[in-house]
Amino acid sequence: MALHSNKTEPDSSTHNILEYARSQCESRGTRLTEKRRQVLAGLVDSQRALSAYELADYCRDELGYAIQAMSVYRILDFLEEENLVHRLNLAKKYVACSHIACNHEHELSQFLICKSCFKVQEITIDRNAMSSLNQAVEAVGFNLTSQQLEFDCLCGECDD
Amino acid sequence: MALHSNKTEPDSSTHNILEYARSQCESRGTRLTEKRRQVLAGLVDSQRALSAYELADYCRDELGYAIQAMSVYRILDFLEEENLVHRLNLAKKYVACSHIACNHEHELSQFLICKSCFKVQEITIDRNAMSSLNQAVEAVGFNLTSQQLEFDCLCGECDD
DNA sequence: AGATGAGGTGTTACGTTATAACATTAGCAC
DNA sequence: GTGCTAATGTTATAACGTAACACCTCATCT
Repeated sequence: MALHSNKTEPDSSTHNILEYARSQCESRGTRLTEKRRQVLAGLVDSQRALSAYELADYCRDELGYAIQAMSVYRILDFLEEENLVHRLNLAKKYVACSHIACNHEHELSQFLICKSCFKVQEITIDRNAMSSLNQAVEAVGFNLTSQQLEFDCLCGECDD
Repeated sequence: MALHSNKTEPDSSTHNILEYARSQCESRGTRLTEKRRQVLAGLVDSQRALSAYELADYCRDELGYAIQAMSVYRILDFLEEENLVHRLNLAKKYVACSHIACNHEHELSQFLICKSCFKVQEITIDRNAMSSLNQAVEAVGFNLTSQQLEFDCLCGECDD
């Protein structure tokens, strides 16, 4: 449990999120099984973006949950459909939706991914900037497949 | 050479680009070896984004150049440093710089990648939009590691 | 309670992208 | 030519991801 020491109230926030996930699944008629709960708990608890394999390791080493990597992939797919987790294609990692921590509405957001420590910050870009981006894209006959953009970044701590 | 039939003057544009690459390397004191020339020729000739392995296959099957995948990776690294090729992390593919076809200056550009056919369109986003993006990023203590953004798209032909 | 069926998980194998490490070859300076 | 450096060949391996099939679990129906 070494990583627990330098975090801010991991247990209570994790608990809130799992509670939210449970009610979210209940209202949608889907099942938040024990394994799915464990994977989500691991991702929330780690407080960063993890690859499926890293997440399997984290669940086993830090939380004592033994989950196969292949199952993690399937479960992440499920959690993504439930809007509980985001897949970050650029980093090839996954992160818990930040909005589930504070229970507010799911907005369209962009992801800043630290290439060094894989901390992830969710931001919402100015509407004008997004619309001028979409215009520039459409002007050449293309369309964005998603408004959830990802940007490679360095966070304040890693950028020296 | 099946793919040649539906392209627009592939030979002449490829020739111009290789000529540009040769002078580019000469002025920088680097060597555009035969293998490097072949890899660049393959990428230009294909007119799309290719993975390193796909590019090795293309060079062998379409152009008759036998190049190992591992060499392709090294050569792509070289060509990227020479500003002749872009690595597209989101698509995990590589594309010849569009600017080398028309010989104009190397500008900061963004890449629209068709997720279906991997055609790539290079665009330049509005300065105001870029600066408001950078401001939003800096506001949360992050910094973009590159201004050369990549966006998953569908092109006009694939978007039905 | 027991049967049934759908959904969830375990397990194995494989495909793709990418890099490491070391051997060999090619090209330039002297 | 000799020797050095850069480039390429070769083999192995790591990381990410999916396919296919077997097995188990759980809600539902009778």
